[in-house]
Amino acid sequence: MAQLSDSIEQFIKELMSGGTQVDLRRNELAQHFGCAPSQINYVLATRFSLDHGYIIESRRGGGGYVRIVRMQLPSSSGFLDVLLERIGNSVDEETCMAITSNLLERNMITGREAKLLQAAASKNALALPISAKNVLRAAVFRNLLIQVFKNMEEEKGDDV
Amino acid sequence: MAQLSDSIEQFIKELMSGGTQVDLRRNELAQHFGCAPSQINYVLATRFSLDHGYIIESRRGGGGYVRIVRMQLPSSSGFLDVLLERIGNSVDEETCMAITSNLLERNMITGREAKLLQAAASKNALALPISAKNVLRAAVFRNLLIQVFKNMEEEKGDDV
DNA sequence: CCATTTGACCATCTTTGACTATTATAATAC
DNA sequence: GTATTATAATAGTCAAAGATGGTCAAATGG
Repeated sequence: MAQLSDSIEQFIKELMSGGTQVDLRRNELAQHFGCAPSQINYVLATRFSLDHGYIIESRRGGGGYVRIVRMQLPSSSGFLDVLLERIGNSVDEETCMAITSNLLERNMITGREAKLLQAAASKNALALPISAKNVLRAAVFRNLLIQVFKNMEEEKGDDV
Repeated sequence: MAQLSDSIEQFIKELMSGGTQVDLRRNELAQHFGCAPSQINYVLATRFSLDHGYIIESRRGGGGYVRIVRMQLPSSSGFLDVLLERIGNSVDEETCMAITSNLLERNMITGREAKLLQAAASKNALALPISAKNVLRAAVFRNLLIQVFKNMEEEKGDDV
């Protein structure tokens, strides 16, 4: 028997075929496959992770949903991974600045956006009495980078 | 199914389009949407708060009404001051999101930039084993806001 | 042993309803 | 006619119920 997880993975990929994103109801999907809702999370975590090129967004409560966004970057596939790896869980300001100007040179972000990234990674933003500023900077900057790539993905599709 | 709250939000925004304020009858609106009157208050509280850039006035009794007024902006530098003060040295995610959508609605930032601000303020970015996340968020978000306004200043002068 | 599956418990967002507060208008008292 | 008192017409508040999705650890299966 094909693994349940595999079937669910297939099902989701079919739903996505043609588009770069799909919204679904976790509970409905689980019911469709007659499994526990958390099974869906398992599939998402193991087959639709960032490493696989997907980003998951969701919302709880009435009208809640799970949105799966594919980030297949044509010429820069894997670039995000490289950057994230470079950052790891600790990074200094200089490295963030370098990465940012690199993105700018590649026209992956605008000048205004570059300034925002720099602002987020600057010493200034983290002028707090806490240790491990680099760890903190990495957490924030990582999130921004992921968003940069997601933005590119969305622009490719259509504009909102 | 579009959330009731979302529909009501849309409806109100359409009513406002073009003007800077609109008056409505809470009960009539509720009846129009077939919901409890207090549902309207929920929508106002979650989508038309001060942080979102709106002010609500109302009056009870015969001839009562609810008036939604789009806040008038002070000079942009004054606006920045207001926002910075609002943030202080500690701010929650919800407030940052509201401020961001306010900036977006006023065309002070692009959709892509809004996503960056949200990414920087999100729970995700601060998923660290540290306390006082709100303090940290405030430090980062404040810096981004300052940059947003600086960017606007520069664009006004010349384009890059 | 490792990947998968499930279930109990948690978090978040929305919707409703009972109760409260305020204002205008009608009725009554003087 | 004016002051006072009901009554009706609104809106506000808050807590409970409903509707989703998330997490994590135990159970299961290959």
